[in-house]
Amino acid sequence: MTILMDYREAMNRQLVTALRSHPRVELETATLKTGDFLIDNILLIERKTFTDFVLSIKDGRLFRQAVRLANAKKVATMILEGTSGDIKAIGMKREALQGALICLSLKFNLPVLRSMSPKETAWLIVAAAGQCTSTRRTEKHPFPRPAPAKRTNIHQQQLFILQGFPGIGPKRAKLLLKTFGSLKAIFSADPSEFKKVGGIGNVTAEKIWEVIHSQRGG
Amino acid sequence: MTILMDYREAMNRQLVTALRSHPRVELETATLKTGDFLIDNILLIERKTFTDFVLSIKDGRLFRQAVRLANAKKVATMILEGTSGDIKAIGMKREALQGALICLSLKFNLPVLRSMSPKETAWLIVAAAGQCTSTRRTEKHPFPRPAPAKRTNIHQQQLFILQGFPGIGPKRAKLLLKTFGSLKAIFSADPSEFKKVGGIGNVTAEKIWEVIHSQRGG
DNA sequence: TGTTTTCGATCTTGA
DNA sequence: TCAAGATCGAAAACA
Repeated sequence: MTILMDYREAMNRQLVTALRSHPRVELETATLKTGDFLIDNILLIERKTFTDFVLSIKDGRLFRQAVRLANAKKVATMILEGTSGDIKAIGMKREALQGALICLSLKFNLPVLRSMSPKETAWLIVAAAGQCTSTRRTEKHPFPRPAPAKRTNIHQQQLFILQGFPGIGPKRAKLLLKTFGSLKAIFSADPSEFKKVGGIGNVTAEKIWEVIHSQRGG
Repeated sequence: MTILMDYREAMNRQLVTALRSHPRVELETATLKTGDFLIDNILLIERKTFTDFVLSIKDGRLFRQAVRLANAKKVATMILEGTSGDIKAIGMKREALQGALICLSLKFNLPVLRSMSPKETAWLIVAAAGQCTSTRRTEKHPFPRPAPAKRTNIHQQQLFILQGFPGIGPKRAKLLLKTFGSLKAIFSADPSEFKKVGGIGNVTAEKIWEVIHSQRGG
C-alpha cells in the first residue's frame, strides 16, 4: 500500500513513525493539492486537529476544502484528531462542533472519523485504506454515492455576480434577487424599478443601469 | 418541519419529549420500512445506542440496514448514542468500533454522528434537518465578493461582472463584451449565441445561461 | 488529443 | 500582523 503524504504532515514525527511501523505501508512525501494523504490513488484523507478545525471554520477554509475533497474523484474522508479535553481547552461549544460535523457529513458528503492521537490517526489511515482497497478488488462500486448534494449553488453565484456592480454588497444583492427573482429580470429593469428595492437610491440605481446598458465606445 | 418517527422509537420518552419541545417540529408516528426518522421526506436517520450497535454488528443486521439506507433516495445518516463509559461497559474494543465506523462511512457512504444522550439526539435530528431542508441558511450570509482595484472605468466594471460567471476569466470576458457590445446584449442571448464566441463551448454556454435565467425556487 | 483558459493556492509586498 | 496583488501549477474545457 502506497501512501502519499503531504509535506506538511511529514513534520509530524509521531504520525510518520506510526505509519512507517506498518510493514505493508510504503510512505512517500509529495505536494498534494487537495487533502493530506492519498492512498493508492483511491482514498483521500484530510487530517485536522481540533485547533486546525476551529481555525479553518473561522476563516471559511474548512468548507472550501470540503467542496474540493468531495469533488475529487476519490473516496474522501476527514480525520479529526484530539480528545474531549482539547475541545474544552479551545473553548468550542459542543453545538458548534456538532453543527459543523452535520454540515460536512450531510451537505458535503464528507464523512468524519475521530481519532484520539497521532498513533490512532495512523491506524485509521491504514484501516480505512485496507477497507477501500479490498472493496475495490471484489466489487467496483458496491454502493453508488448518494445524490450529489454538492453541486455548486446557482443562487450563490447569482449573488456573487450582483456584487460586482458598484454600490452592491451582500445585503443589497440579496434584496435585489429576492425582489426580482432572477438575474434576467434585474438586467431588464428600469432605474425606477431599482429604487423600489429598499436601500437603493437614485445614484446607485443610475449607476447600475449605466453599467448594464453602456455600449462599447459609448 | 414534519418528522415521521418509527413506532419503536416512540417508546423512548426522553427523545419524544425533547423533540416535541421544539416549536417548529411536527411529530408523527408511523411504520417506517427503513430507518427510524424521516424528516420532510428528505432526510433519513437511523438511531442506535451502543448496545444496539454491537448487537447489530454481531448478527449482521447493521450492514443490511446500511445497504437499505444507502439505497434509499434520501440524505441518510446514522446517529450513534452513548458515552465512552457505555463502550467500556459493553466491552467493545475501540479498534472494532472504529473499523465499523470506517466501513459505514466509506464503504456504505453512510455518515455517522455521535450523541451523548437522547436529548442531544433530538437536537441532532432537528439541526440536521434544518441544514438539509433550508438552502436559506446560505442566503442569510452571502459571501462578500472581493472588489476590483479600480472602479472608475465602466468598461472595467463590465468585464469584472462577466468574470463572476463560471468558466469566465479575463480572456473570455473581453471576447464576450467585444462580440455583443454591451452587458444587456449578453444577458439577452441564447446559449447558441454564446457558442459562436471563440473559446466558449457547450458546457460554459449552458452554465452562463442557467445562472442568468434561473429563478428563485427553480 | 493537444492547447488554452480558468481557478485555487501559495508567496510576496506593503501598510 | 494582516490584507491585497502577483505568481504558479493543476484541472477542466475547448477545438
